[in-house]
Amino acid sequence: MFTIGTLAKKTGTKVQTIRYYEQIGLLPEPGRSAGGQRRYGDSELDRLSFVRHARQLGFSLDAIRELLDLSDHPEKSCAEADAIARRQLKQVEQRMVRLEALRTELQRMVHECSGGHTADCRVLEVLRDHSECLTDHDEIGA
Amino acid sequence: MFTIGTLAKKTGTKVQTIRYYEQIGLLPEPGRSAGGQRRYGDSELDRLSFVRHARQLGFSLDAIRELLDLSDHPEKSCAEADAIARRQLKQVEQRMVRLEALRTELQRMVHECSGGHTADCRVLEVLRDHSECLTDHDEIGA
DNA sequence: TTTACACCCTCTAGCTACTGTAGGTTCAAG
DNA sequence: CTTGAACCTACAGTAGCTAGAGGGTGTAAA
Repeated sequence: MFTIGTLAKKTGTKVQTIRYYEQIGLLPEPGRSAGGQRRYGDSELDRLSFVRHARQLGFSLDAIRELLDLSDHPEKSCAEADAIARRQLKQVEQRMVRLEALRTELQRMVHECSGGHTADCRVLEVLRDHSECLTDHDEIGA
Repeated sequence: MFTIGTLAKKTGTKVQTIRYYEQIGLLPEPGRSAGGQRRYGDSELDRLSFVRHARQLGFSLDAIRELLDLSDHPEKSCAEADAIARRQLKQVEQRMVRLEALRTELQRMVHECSGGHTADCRVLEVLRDHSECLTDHDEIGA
């Protein structure tokens, strides 16, 4: 049995984040000490590690909720978990394509900057004149 | 002179977003009709286009504020705008490196999925066992 | 002129995934 | 028994919008 601070350290999570996960129902309510402080065991540690790992892979909290649910029911089909992972992979690949295009345009801006006054700044010029933009940005915010 | 809806269409922005930009001081308060509706001209159109293009390149609203300020003062040095763009480029490159690693791990998860029951699901297994993780994810949320 | 209807207005709340703060309590060591 | 770190709840704030309620405006046709 350990405290929330210990669990935080073991998983590389902030204490508030753990309480937040509990609040939104991602982690179960743990036992408490006589004085009302949270006490955790290894099962909570495992569950939180799972959550953190999935977050690091970019899964949304909703996706993680689904994955946890699947993990709790070993008799269910694997197909759903697979679908979630594939969806995530697709998203990552799409983001990479977008970032690739952004990088190209930013490189162009930066490389062509003459270093004079802003009146002649290539960076600002490119931003001002959208027609020079080679890429299709349908979405915003990589 | 055109309405906010027209400006929205011309720039591919939502009406609410335009009002939001005005609220946070990114766009100046425009003139109004007798009845109190916003009326825009070409200068506002240019400014909003600039903002949108910069957003599409992933610049934060704060960075855009700086860029707009530089754009408004043609006598200032280009160096600052250049620095902002370089910072942005660096961020994009870092994100790409991270996404590359995530993609590899997700591909590994998905490719090794046998398609049986969740008890044997490779996806869940990988998430459960963090020690199999080859990459260093210091940050969360691509 | 009236009426219909799309569009506009302000204000407020909600979204994701946390993070930070205030003001107070508990725990373990010395 | 006292000290100080760590804990508690509750609420506010972050970025960058987005959605809704409840009402007013503008224009074109009947």
